[in-house]
Amino acid sequence: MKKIDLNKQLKRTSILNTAYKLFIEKGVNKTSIAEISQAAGVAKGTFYLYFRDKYDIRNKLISHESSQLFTAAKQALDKKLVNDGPMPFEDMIIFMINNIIDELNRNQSLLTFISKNLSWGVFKNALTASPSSDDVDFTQVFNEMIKASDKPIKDPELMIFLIIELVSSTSYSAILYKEPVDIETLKPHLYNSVRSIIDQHLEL
Amino acid sequence: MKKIDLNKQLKRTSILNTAYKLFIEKGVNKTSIAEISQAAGVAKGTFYLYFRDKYDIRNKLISHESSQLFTAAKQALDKKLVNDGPMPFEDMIIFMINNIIDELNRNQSLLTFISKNLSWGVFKNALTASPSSDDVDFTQVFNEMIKASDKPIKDPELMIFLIIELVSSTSYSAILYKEPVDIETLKPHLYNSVRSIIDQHLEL
Amino acid sequence: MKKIDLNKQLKRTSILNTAYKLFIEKGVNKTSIAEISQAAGVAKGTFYLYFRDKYDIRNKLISHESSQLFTAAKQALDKKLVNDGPMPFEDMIIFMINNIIDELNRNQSLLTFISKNLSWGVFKNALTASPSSDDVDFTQVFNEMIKASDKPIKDPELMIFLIIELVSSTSYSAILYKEPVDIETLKPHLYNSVRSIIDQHLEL
Amino acid sequence: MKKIDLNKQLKRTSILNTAYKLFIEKGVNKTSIAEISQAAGVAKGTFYLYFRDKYDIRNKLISHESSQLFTAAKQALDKKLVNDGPMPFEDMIIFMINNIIDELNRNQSLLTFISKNLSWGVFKNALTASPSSDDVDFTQVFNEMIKASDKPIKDPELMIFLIIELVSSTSYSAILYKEPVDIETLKPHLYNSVRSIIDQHLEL
DNA sequence: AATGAATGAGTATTCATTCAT
DNA sequence: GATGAATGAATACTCATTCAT
Repeated sequence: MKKIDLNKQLKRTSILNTAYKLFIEKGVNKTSIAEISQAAGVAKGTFYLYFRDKYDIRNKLISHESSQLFTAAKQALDKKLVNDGPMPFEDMIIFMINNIIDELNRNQSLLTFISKNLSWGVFKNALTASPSSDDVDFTQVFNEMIKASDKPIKDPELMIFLIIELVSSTSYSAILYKEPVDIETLKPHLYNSVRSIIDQHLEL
Repeated sequence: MKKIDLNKQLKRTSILNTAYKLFIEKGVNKTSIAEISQAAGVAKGTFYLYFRDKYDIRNKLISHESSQLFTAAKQALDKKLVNDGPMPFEDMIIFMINNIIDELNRNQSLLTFISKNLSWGVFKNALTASPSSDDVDFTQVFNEMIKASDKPIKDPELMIFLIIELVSSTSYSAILYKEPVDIETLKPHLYNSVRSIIDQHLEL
Repeated sequence: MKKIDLNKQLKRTSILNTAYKLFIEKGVNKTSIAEISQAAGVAKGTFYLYFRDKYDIRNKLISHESSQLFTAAKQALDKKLVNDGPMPFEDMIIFMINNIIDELNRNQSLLTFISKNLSWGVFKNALTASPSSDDVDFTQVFNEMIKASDKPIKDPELMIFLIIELVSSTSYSAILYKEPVDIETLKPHLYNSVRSIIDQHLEL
Repeated sequence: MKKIDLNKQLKRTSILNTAYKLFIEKGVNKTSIAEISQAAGVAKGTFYLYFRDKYDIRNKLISHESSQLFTAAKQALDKKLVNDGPMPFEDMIIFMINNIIDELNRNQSLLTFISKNLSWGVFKNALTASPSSDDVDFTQVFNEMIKASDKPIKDPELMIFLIIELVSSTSYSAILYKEPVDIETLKPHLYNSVRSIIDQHLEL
């Protein structure tokens, strides 16, 4: 890579990191582009050389952070599989969900940031809109897990959709507001519900 | 009621109706208090005599409209029960959900307005924050339905929470964006999931 | 007039005067609304209560100042008529033009400001768009002069149009840039041309 | 010409043509140097190797296009003279004016572009500022026409100045806004005025 | 109770120009 | 000669909220 391209890459990364920090600290709306630029040590105009506007960079960050969350969960799962041997498909899903929920519980600013945006729309975007990025292709990961499972699954995309919406929308409320109960109290009910959604999609 | 109180009530209602119309037409953010006041035929200062700010009136409207939605669904259910005789608890829940989804599908502006706000937080608000309002107390309605059911239910509030979050968040995406499938395609999967969530909460 | 209305009138006038001063000093483009507001001692938002934008206030000023110019010229003419007795129609027109040119020569900032805007478009606007203003109705003034003249005139509006465009556009160049000659050198040629344009429109 | 000079010439011409196209399409103010450069296929910095700024290239284009307009009118006149034999000086002037007006009426974007800039200042510029250009020297053309005329003319430059300002400023308004009348209605009045301006300058 | 004039904080975006490579 | 990344100045406009009448 030429020196100038390397410089551009560094500058882009610096802006991304700075923006993430500010978004987490003060929220997207309360963060101005002027602040991001200044904190990143570039001129305001430079921001626009790399990103279209504040929402462009926000979406890129959400995709990236969601991807990180899934990647970490998948890695934890893989590690467990190596240690403990194979486990049923449902358990793998629950394991990953639990891993993600715990991380979000630890890092509630991140949850507020991705908030309800961790939904199907952003998911689809994360898959289709960033072929150039280093982010993982979730669909592929799930498809592999499904294939690896001995039990065939009907309408896997729909199943994932139902699970993601249920989990993200209930845990958002439980983690941030403890409404109607705190996340630990919610977990058993939630996981039971997830299990039964999976059960429905098992080909008999 | 004194004449002056009646006048105040009329003014309040006029502001509420005007705001609802504008929120549906242009969205909450694009509607200014100046617009609401002018369209309602009162001075800007007058708005503040009745509501704290735009979000105060928005929340009151969401509670009210959600309540309307539930009331209509409950009435349709009661009518059906009169005609067709008693039905299982699960079927009653599904019937109401279906009724609400159909209405939101017809009135997508309303869905956009209530949007993801039709969540537990607003629900609780709708119950606690409007003792003076004419809106129905959902909790009571559900409790009555549960009592009327022959089968006892564990953690009914949690069960309702799971169902509402699952239904609202998936049908939002399916109705407005047909993502990942359109609402009619989603329905059978969704209703199956709802049924299995209910099943889990039946005391054996 | 109520005290509050009087206050509004004063505020409006204050903004107008301040804007005029700044436009003359630094030009319209180099003057920001923030500057006008600050110099006029009102908040930025207040500006927008009285004027739509910078071009709104600019147009109002151009109309007003043009009107002043014509009014002063007409008054000078009336005074001369009282002293020296009646004069031919052509001489009256030339007298007014000369009066206006001399004033613009004295006040070149004003000429730069109205510049080539003292054209038919602004004229029509000055007539139609400010019925509420105190500005004179030029058309009426000219029509009266034409009626007062013993000689009937064909297509008076067109004649005035030709004269105004010729005079304004040539004297702009002559006064500000002495191009192709200075204004005093231009005058005899210009007035001869004006006379011959009038001659063409005399009904024989 | 060396090959490298030819390349430079091509690049310059490409920038000029691109800028003209964009100026006509979107206006000078709405066209940025970045756009011109990109559309011309050169780097932004390269623009500055050939032109001082946007107004430099604008002026060069106005001079060039005005020159084209006059050249075409002169050629049409010459052709007519060959076919129909000699004609009076006034008729030649009117013929050229008519030719130019018709062209501007057909190509109103060009009129908007040249707009009121087709004035004495740019004229003088066109003569003095582009000795290197291929554009015609208008003064010379007019001087030749005047010489060719049998009637001697007083102050020819002043006469041309009066005529150009009168014609350009009235036809601008008539063509673009049909104010106060459309161009065809204006023509007879305008041409009569031009004739009488010429008459005044004939040596008796 | 009602009014509505006044306030002024808050921010995205463009673009001419430079200069290191 | 050519490039194009970086700069940073410059500015309109909205709108929630207050408070004197």
